[in-house]
Amino acid sequence: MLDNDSKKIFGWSGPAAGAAIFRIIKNIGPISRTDIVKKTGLSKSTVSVHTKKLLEMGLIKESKSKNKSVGSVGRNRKLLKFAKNNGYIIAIDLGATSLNVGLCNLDAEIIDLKGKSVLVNSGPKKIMVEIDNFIEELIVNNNVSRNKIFGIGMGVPGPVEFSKGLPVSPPIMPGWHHVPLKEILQDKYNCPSFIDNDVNVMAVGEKHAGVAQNFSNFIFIKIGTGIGAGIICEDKLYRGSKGCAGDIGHISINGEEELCPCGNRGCLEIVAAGPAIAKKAKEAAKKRESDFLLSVLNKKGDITAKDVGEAIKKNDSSAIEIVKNSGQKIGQVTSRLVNFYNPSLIIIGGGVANIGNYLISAIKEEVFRHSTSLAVQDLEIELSKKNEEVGIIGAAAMAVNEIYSHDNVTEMVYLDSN
Amino acid sequence: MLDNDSKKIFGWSGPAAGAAIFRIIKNIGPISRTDIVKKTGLSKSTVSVHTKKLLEMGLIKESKSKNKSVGSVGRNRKLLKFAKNNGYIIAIDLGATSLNVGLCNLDAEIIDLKGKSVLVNSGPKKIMVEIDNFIEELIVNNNVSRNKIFGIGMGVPGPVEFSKGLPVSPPIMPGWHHVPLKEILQDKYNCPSFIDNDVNVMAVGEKHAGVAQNFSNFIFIKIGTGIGAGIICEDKLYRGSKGCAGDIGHISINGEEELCPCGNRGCLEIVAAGPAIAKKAKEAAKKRESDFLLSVLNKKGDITAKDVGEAIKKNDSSAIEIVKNSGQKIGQVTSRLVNFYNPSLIIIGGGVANIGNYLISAIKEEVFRHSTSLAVQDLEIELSKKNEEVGIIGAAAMAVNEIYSHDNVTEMVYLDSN
DNA sequence: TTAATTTGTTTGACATTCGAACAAATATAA
DNA sequence: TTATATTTGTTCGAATGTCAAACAAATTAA
Repeated sequence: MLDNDSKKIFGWSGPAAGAAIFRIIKNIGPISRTDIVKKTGLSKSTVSVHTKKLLEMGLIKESKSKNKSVGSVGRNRKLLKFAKNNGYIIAIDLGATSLNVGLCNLDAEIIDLKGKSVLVNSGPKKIMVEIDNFIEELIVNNNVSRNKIFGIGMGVPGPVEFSKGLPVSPPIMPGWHHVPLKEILQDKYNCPSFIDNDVNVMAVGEKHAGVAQNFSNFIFIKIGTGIGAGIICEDKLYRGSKGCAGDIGHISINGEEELCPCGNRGCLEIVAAGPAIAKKAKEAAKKRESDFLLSVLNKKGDITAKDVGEAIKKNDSSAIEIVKNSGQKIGQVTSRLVNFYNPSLIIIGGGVANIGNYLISAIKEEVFRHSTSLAVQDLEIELSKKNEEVGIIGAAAMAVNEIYSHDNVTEMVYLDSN
Repeated sequence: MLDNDSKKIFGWSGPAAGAAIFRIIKNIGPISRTDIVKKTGLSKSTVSVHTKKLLEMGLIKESKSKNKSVGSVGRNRKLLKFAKNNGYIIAIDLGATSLNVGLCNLDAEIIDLKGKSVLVNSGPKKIMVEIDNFIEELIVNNNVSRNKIFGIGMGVPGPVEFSKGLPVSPPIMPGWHHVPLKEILQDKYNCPSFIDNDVNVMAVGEKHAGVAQNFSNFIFIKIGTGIGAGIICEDKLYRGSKGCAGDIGHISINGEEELCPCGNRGCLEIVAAGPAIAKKAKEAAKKRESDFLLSVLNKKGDITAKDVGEAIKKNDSSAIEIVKNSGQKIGQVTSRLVNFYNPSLIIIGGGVANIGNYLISAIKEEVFRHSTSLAVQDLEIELSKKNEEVGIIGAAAMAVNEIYSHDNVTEMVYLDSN
C-alpha cells in the first residue's frame, strides 16, 4: 500500500488511466469518448474499456441528448456524464446566527434545504440536535436510502483543524473548541465527513458553481458579523499552515483606533463589518443626521445593517456615507491582498455584501487606486451571485472533492477490477 | 500526445512508475530499493527493473557508502542517489546593481561563480554581453562540454511573464520590457532556459537548500533597494495570475505620507527599504544626532545602508533607531501577510537583511504583537543563511525543477524504453 | 444506394507490473 | 567454522494494461 507521505510528495498512485478518464467526465463532461481520447492522449481502446467499466460501476452515465459529430458527416457522439444522482451529500452551513442543512446530489446541487435561526454560541449539544433533526427530515421527506449518503460537508464560523475536523478555539464559538464534529457525523451517518471554516467552504462553492468557476487564483471575502477570506490557489483551497489562512478580519486600518476584542486597535472587522455599520447608523440617527434611520431606531429601539440597506434604497445620504466608508476600509485591506496575492478575481459575499452597490464600488475604487498596475490588470471584483446558497453548495462540493480525490478514485476504480 | 490542458488539470501523464521512482531518488535519496518499495507500494520487481534502467541511463548512481539493514542481521542496503554531477546548470542572478553568474550541478550546488557590479538600467544589450562573457569563462575554466549544459535559470529584478520568459514593464529595468530573454538564452546555449523575478528565485533557493527546506508554506521577504516577497504555496512557487504575486513594496504604511514614484503615498518600499534607511541616516547626520554617521557623511559625501550597518556595530543609537523603525514598518506589513496567508515561516533576506539584529527583532515583535494568535502559533521568522548565494542556487534549482518536472521525467524515462 | 466520414468496439501484440522463487550479503548461534 | 535466520535485491512466468489496426456502427452527401 502507498503510504501517505509518498502520495503527498509524489502524487503517484498506480495505473491511473481509469481515474483520469473518470475525472475528465466528472469535471468537464458531458463529453464523448473521442474527446476524452484527444484530452488524455490515451488510445481509443483504453478509453473504450475504461468507460465501459465506469458505466458498469454506475459512476458515469450515457447522456440521452446526442451530440453532432465534428464535421457535417459521421456518426453522432454519445456523451458521457458523471452519474451525479447516484448518491447524496448532506451539506451543513453553520453561521454565527443561522443554520442551514441541505440535501445535495453528487454534483453539489441542492435537492432540498432546511434552515432556521440559531445562535452558535448556544453550544454544540443543542446545535447538533438541530442538525440531526434537519438531516432526518431531509432523509424522510426525500425518500433517501441511508446507504446512498456518500458524505457530509460542513462549514462552521471559525478556524478548523481540517484533517481532524476539529474547531479550534473559535472566539465566537465558545464551547466548540475541539469538539470532534467529524467523528460525530461520520459515526452517526456512517459516511465520510469533512468540516471546514465557513468562508473556506463558500470559496469552494464559488469555484464549483458560482462566479469563480473559470478562475484559478481568487479570494472570496465574506462580510457579515465579521470579515474573513477564503483563498483558492491554483484551483485548490489554501488553508495555511494552521488552517487559519484568510483571517483578514484583524488586519489593521490606517488611522483607526477603536479597540477590538482581539486586543489590537483598528481591526478591519471592528471598524467595517455589519455591527460597525449598524453602530455608526445608530450614532447618525442619534445625531439626527438621518430621518429614516432615526425613525427605525425609534420604532425598533435598534438599528441593524439590514436597516442601513433599506435606508440606502431610499437614497439616505447618511447610510450611503457609512457604507461607502466601510467599503473604503475593506478596499484598503483588499488592495494590500491584491498586491501580495495577485488574484484574478475578488468575490464579495456574506450577509452585508448586498447592502447596496456603494459598498462594492468603494472597494473597487480603493483597490484600483492603490494596488499595483500590473496586479489590477485583468483583475475582476464581483459580488457573489449565489450568496445565500453558496455555503451549502460549497460544503457539498468540498465533500465531493474529497470523496472523489485522486487517491480515492484510483482506489474505487481498481478495487472493482478484480 | 497529451495536450497541455489535460496535463495541468488532471496531472496525468502515462505509466509513471519509473518517473515516480526517479523522483523519490532525486528528492529524498540516497535511498535503498527496499525503501522505495515501501514508499511507493510498487513491487520489488518493478523497482528493480526501473532502477536498473535509471542506472543505465545515468540518471542515478549507486552510492558507495553502504547502509546497514533495518534489523541487526541481513544484507546491507545499496543506496541509490541522483546523479547530480552528470550535467550542468547555468544560473544567472541579475540584481538592480549587481550581476552574478554561477556554474552549478544538477542539484543546484555552486561549482564556480563570477560576479561584478553592473547597473541593470544600462540596458539589456550591455548586460547580455556581460552575461555571455561570464558564461564563456565558466565553461572554459571548468572544462565544461557544452552538451552537458542541461539548462539555464535566471532571476531579474522585476516582474516576469514566466511561461514566455519576458520581463514585464519593470520600473527599475528601463529598456528590458518584453526582451525575449528566454529565447535568447535558449538559442545561444541550446538548452531550455527559465526566467523569473529575482525574489521568486530566491524563495525557490531557500526551499531547495536554505532555511525553508522543511517548510511547505512560507514567504521570503527581500529587503534591498526595494522590498518584495516570494511565496511558496504547498511546496511550489506561487506566481499569481499576472506573475506579480509578492509585490509587497507598494503596500501602504499607517501614518506615512511620503510620495512614492508609483503615485501612492507611504508605500513600504519608499519608507523602509535600503534607500530610506540611508536617507534617514543622512538626515540624522546633518542634524548631528550621530557622530559616526556625520563622520561618514563628511568622509564620503554620502551614506549608504551599509554604513548604517557599520554604525550599528558601533552601537550608534541613531542608526539603531532608524533600523528599528524600518523593521517596525516591514513588520507591520508582514503581520498582515501572516494573518492572510498563515505561513509557517517568514525568511528575511536581501542586501539590507544583515544590517543588524535590530531589524529582524523589530519585525518579529511587530508580527507577534499584531497577528492573530493562531496564525503566529508555530510561526518562525528567520534570516536567510545563504543570503549571498541563494539567488544563484534558486535560479539553478528553478531550472532543475522545470527540467525534471513530472511530465519531462516521464518522457525521459519512456523515450528511452523503446 | 453508395461512398465518405466520424464515432466507438474488438482483437492480438507488446509493455508493465506483480508474486514467487531465487540469489546475495550479513549476523548470530551452534 | 558452519549452519541458519534475516534482510536486500534479481529473475521469471503470469496477469494486467495499453496500443495500433481492423472492424462495426451511425450519419451525411452525392
